[in-house]
Amino acid sequence: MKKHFYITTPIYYVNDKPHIGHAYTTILADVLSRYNRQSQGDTFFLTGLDEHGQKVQEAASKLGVEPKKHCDTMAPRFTSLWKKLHISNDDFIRTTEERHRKVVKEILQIVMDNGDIYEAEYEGLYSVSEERFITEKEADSGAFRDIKKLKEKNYFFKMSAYQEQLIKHINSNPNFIQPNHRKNEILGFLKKPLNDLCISRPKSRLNWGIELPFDDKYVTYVWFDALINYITAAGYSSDKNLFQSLWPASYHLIGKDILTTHAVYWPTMLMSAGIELPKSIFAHGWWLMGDSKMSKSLGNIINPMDLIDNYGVDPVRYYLMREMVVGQDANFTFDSFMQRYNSDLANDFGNLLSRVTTLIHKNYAGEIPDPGELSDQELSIKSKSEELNILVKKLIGDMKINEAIEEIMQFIRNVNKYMEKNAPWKMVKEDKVNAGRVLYTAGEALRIGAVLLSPVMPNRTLILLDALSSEKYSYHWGGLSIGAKLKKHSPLFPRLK
RNA sequence: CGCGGGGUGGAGCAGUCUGGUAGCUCGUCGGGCUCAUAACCCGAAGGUCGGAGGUUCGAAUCCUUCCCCCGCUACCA
Repeated sequence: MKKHFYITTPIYYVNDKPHIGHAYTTILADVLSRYNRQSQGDTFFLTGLDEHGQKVQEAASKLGVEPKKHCDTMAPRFTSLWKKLHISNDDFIRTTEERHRKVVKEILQIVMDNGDIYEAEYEGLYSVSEERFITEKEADSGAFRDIKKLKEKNYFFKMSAYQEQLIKHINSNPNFIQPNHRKNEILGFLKKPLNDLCISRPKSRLNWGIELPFDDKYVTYVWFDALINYITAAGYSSDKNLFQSLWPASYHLIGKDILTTHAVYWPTMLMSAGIELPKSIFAHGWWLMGDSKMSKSLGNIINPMDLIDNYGVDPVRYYLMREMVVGQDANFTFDSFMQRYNSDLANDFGNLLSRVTTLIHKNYAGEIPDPGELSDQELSIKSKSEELNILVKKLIGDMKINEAIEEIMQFIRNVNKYMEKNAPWKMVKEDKVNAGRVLYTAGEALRIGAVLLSPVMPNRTLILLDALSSEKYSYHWGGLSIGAKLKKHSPLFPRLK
């Protein structure tokens, strides 16, 4: 069976307020999914929600509602945002769903039967007011009162038993953890002896979770529960064919903050359960909000979500994809957003469409002219477009989304140069045939650029392709139909002031 | 010696893994064009790639060392 391109985002914590980080990861997964769907075919894109744990229980009890009900009211904040951002996920998983509960219990039982789970006393610092264990760092921060040492009987997963195997796997699969510096970080982490993982919580203090199959007085630790979503949705134990075509996942996209859970907890869990490991765990960086220290006092905090309402989804998607080098941190500022929008989208890209269509309307009755025989200039653009295809494919495969976008924009800028050089607005007065060739070529190059950009900006590129009455999916030369009537359009990306 | 990231023309940022005339966008200055969203095109100024040393025919890139900024150390995109 042919393997799918299977990509996941983390499942977001339902109690969180959706922010730019959630949006970024999900858009990145969406862009990769759309690109793969368009160029290779079978693709499966999963996102979802993590709905168990202490914070949900607390929030629900504060509101005096059942935790599940609380989740149900919180979930749409994410699902509606994904809709707004035109996220094309194939499945949406919530950890409270029965299909997931079932798989978590199965995995726990398998791991138990393998002898990788044992009972022991857990000892740690416990905050009475917060009703949870806290880390030493948290205790030192002074933010918690009523801290005491507490012992509690719990179940532990023998993570340490898989330490050597994990190190070996990382070393023999260079793409398992990306980018490279994250891999080094994990290898460094694994130099020290690994602790076993406490995977249970006594119901006496937390009951909002998945009950352990072998002890009904405990629920499962959220991370052990949450990570399993990646195989639940892939059809583990419910749909053998689906699972075979999807697993192992091509990419788990994550933020750098949850690297340890994904690169250590998750693979050791899979090893114990006898399931293949994902092909790649890719950690991206953070969006920093400009000069974050000053922002509150200056009152210059920008809610990126507002940008969507004010400027449209596609420009925001474009900005996020263009501005971040995947794997590194990036700065989010309103100024750089405006600059990107105006220079790339309005001046170079949108404006080129207007140039071409206006000339065709004025001189060819709005019908795409016949290019006739291509000269060297046009052949060069044509071959550049083919090279661009190959290059973009490689760059996206290497997760260099920003470079891929930049290459496409360079191509577009070259078309503007080509227009300038040939000046069809002048040429048309004496030589309508040659001017037609220039306009066809510019239009066709623009079309290919739009198709290549469509995973990033699915809506505006569609408007463009529709305005050109053209082939909407082909990356190859010749998608404009001679004689096709152009449709009216307003400026694709109106310039911002 | 806890671990990691960063320090590239005025601004923002690629390039460093796989050494070979320092690249992109914006800004500035001068010019062109007038089809287009005052957009587009051409040209110019501006960098000893944090400092020092080393390897090499050749280093932003590899090695050593020092300085500065920022995260992380197992709650959290």
